[in-house]
Amino acid sequence: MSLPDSTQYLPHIAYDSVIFGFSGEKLKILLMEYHNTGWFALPGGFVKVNEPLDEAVNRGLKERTGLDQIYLEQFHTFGSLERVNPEAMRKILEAQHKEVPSRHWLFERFISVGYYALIDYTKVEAKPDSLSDSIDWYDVGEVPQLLFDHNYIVEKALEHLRTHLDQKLLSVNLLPERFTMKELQQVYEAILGEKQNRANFQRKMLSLGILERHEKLYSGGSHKAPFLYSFHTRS
Amino acid sequence: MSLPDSTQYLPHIAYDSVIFGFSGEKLKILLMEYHNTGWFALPGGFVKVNEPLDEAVNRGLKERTGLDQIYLEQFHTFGSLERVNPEAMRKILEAQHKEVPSRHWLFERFISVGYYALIDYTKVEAKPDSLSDSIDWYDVGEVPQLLFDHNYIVEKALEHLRTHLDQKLLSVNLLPERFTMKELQQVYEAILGEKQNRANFQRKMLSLGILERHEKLYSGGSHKAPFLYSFHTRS
DNA sequence: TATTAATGTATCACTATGAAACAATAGTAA
DNA sequence: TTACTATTGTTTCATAGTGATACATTAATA
Repeated sequence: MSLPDSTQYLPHIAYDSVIFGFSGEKLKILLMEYHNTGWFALPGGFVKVNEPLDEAVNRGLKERTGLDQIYLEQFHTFGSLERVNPEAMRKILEAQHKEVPSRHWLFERFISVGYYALIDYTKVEAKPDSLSDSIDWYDVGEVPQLLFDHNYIVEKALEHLRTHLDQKLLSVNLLPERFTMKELQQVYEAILGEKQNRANFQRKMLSLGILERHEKLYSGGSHKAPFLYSFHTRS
Repeated sequence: MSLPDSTQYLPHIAYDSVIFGFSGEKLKILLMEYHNTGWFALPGGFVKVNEPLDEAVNRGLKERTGLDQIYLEQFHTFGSLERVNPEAMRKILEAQHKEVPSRHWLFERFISVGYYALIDYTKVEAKPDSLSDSIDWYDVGEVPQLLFDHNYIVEKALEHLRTHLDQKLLSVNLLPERFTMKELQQVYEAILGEKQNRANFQRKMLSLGILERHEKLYSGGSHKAPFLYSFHTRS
């Protein structure tokens, strides 16, 4: 296992991705834990010399989750000096590699482009990369202390997601193909962090004209069965 | 005049700024024209090794306009491969410098962070930098062909400005200290690109509670004189 | 067949908004 | 002084959207 090659990647440029998933109850994000350090961080990566930025992020997401063609949104670029922390990066590498050179491009300052994605929690097989020994889902309400400015990045991502939720009908990838109105509402509540009125939520969603109603779902409960819906596929 | 030093700046990282001004009638942006090439581009710059990104952009804005403490908003980071155009950069440098090395960090690929600013058109003394022989205002409706992906960047900036206009009461810096309701409306119309209903516009602005009403402005016209307003300064 | 619990829909009050009318007023001209 | 005009400030009205609540429907169970 060798260090990433400095001629293959653009120096000083990174991306970090905040990957949201929905457990059926709570909103989660994917976090990595580095080998032998107890340190957590957002999954991120670097941009190859001849690779578009968006493509680099997609590649990283696919490598880590196995998912392709996912709604990915760039939300902010982080370039403060608090980001610079060569000591931490050195320890991460030293915990993994026998020999770490005294100077390396990974120790230098990075400007990081933040992206977020929304994916179906149930379809993910998170794979740790070479630097981390675990990658797992964490409650957005219980995010541990993260490296660098990653806690701030998570905050910003959530903020962006909340304010743009309606416009972007984001839930597309957070739910399975077919879902009930209640499940859709739970997604909204998990993201916005507050209860929604059931009747009004239903009215609003139906009025948007983006839902297709299918057969009912008989779950066995002694009550009216809900309809299943899917998102209208624009032709 | 020497080329910028590669040890002083972060390679591969640039910013471009779309600086909006209001002429009293139309929305304008600042564009630079490079020496002896007839080429136009957005004013932009590079980030120093120990300088926060935001600070770099503020420094550039101040250098070019003399204005400080201006509303600056980051809106998108551009990282496609169409951005790469070493030939154009070479010609720009050659038109200015006697000797240009065959290899230079300015010829390599840049990822650029886009910012926009809103400033008082009348307070600006635009100063060309060493690479450009003019910097001037252009109508947003009549932007000439720009270098690299700068036309796309302008589009994105306008889009962002339009969709966030209400939330951010941006006009703060586009108008003089005191202004009439009509002038405020003209700013909105110039940005949104469409007429607003006078009565409804007034009602909405007043209901926001961000305006302070002052004395009337007697312009000499044979009609009712308008009030002057300023933006409420939160204490 | 009554009961229960969840779902689908309707109602009502209130607010926001577009369109239009009305009212006020600073100057000009008779 | 008195119309007249142009612009500004305000009101009115119809309509659409929204929060809160009630009502109606229905799948299973007792």
